[in-house]
Amino acid sequence: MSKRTIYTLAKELNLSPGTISKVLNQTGNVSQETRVRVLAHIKEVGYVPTTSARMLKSKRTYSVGIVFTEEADVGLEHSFFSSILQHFKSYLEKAGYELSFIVKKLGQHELSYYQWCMNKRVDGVYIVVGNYDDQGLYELVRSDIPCVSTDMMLDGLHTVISDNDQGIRIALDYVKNELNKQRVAMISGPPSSKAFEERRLAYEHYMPLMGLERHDGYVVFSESFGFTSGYRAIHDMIKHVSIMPEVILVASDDIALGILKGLKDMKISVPDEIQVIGFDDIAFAKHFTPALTTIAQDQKALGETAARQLIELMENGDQDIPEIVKLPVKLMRRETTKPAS
Amino acid sequence: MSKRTIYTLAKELNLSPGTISKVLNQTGNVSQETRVRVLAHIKEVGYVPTTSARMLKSKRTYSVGIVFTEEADVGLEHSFFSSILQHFKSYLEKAGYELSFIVKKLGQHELSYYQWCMNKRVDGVYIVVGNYDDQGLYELVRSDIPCVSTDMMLDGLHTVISDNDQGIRIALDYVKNELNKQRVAMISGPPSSKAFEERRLAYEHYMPLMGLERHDGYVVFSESFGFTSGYRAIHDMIKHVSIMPEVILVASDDIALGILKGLKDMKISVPDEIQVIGFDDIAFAKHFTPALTTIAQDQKALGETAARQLIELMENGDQDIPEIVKLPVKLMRRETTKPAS
DNA sequence: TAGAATTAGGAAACCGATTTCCACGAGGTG
DNA sequence: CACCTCGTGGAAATCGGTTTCCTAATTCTA
Repeated sequence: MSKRTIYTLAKELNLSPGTISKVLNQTGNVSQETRVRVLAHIKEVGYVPTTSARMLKSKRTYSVGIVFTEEADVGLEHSFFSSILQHFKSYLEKAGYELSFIVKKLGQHELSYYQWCMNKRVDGVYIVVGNYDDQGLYELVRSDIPCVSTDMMLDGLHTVISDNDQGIRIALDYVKNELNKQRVAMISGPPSSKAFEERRLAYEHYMPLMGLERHDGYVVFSESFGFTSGYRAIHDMIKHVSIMPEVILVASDDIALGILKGLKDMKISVPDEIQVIGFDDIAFAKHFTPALTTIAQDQKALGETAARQLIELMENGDQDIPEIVKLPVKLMRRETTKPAS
Repeated sequence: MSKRTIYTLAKELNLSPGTISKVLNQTGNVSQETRVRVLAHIKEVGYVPTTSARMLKSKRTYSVGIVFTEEADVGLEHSFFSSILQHFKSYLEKAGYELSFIVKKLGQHELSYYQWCMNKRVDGVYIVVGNYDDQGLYELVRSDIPCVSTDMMLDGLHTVISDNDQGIRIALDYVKNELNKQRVAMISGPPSSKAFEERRLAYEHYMPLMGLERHDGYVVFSESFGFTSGYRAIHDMIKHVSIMPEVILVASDDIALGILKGLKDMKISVPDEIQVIGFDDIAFAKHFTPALTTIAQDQKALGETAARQLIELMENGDQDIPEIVKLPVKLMRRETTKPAS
């Protein structure tokens, strides 16, 4: 297992280093015969070209950077985003790419996202969770490094996102036609999330259109992404609401589960007194008691589509790839809602 | 924002590239005066040395590889491991390190963990989840690349792990002295996990010592790490058990939550008919209904201690660092157990 | 069959750092 | 005043690939 370089290989095969390189990169003119000979030898001795040396001169590194901003209860622990990342990762790894988390400090040097990417010569970037206040992201997205995101929507940024509008429409449709209820409130998340905003706006759009009742205090923003913020938000809503809502739409399952707990502690029965509909369909949603009715986002499809798009961008450049891909969502009927018999 | 190299800097400052490098690396003899001048200029123009070029000649890359084997329901979605990884990541990033997932394929080249690490010149490796059948891990651990793990225990591998023995002892103590119960069964996970095995062995060790009752069918192995395997395991146990246990110890919370669901579906009331104690204290354990009594592993401490150990290994080498660090666990009394009044 | 076109493979510059060795000048010593 | 250190900073080799340019050999064309 001695260290092998293309020079070693060249000597062993009686060729020049350049020729080995040409075989490796399928460039230049190399005869079929030598190509096969080189390839066989490489396979036999288990040679792998050193990334660093390769990087120095050429562009492809087969590595992509991940932006996963941690804030407001969101991190790798957040089951929805980590699930998407998981699927993204699996898909990319199968395609021969490697994933690194983008950092803002390397050794003693502080650097921007963009600097990091240039430095590491990543082929592309996946923004799993980003923050709109983060100026570094704009620099990155405006650059010519291929970027794809699932949560953010920015000019010129390729985004794979669930059809939030459709989700809310389906939910309200279900409320009206199957649950036969009128008064629907909404607990959204921090407006810094585009996804949350889309859902809230869809709620405000469709409520009057569908002739549902919205009263004072029917829209509340939980202050972060997690369980406890949902717990607090529902207390807040119940305290300030003019007329009790019959159904509560929640912008995310994590928040919804906190709400369920809050309602339980307030001795408000679900689904008898209030019905709850979440959004996301995280793994635990169906395992909860009561099991959470929710609008399911297809996490596998989100991660894999993002991966496919990014690969496409990296390998073929920006041509006829739609900037925004919207994936359908679907209603999971479970125990926090009860259809009118 | 033009591309800057040490040559550019050298020209701008009327120095030689070598001198710039010496300032950057705090090696060689450079006068205080020029050092300050160079540093100031670097800060001003926002120069960051190119990792690839640096890698080629020297060893430090400030990057660490992560082994996160996906199998049997474990992946980034697994809340326990992703939580540990999250804390590990935060700590390491603050220290100026960057994280990449180790892959077995780069571009068209298949490679082993070890090859990948040599190739990327990572400073160290963190094995979050590993598989004992994976020969590639042994090659890696035996090499002179600093490795730390949280789940695996291998000769010569630095491991940070919860005190599983203590955890089970505490749990059984609680059963005997506070719950006042006798018949205790255990549902463990796949024996391929060292942690699960430690817990099972501790159970087998302490049960007779403490004079608790163990009957036929009181030990069952769920076939994977997740909720559904727990759901199946409890059905299995209830079917085959000779005398119903009063308390069930479960090797992990994910499995325990599946068990809770299984018991509910079988109309066996928790904690009235059977009491359940989990292990891990994942985020959702306390949010469940009924909230899960469990042995809490300190996920933050696990991740951060692993990070600290790895940094120590990378920066100062293998000296007076204990090979195994055991972290204390503690009992979280919640609703799936009911003390005898 | 001479000359053009094409093909295979080598030589060498290059990417951007690190590092060793060396030269120069200032200050210290006998 | 000749000689030695010592502190600074430069020159150049090096890491392991990629890529351009070039030559020699072979095939094709007229």
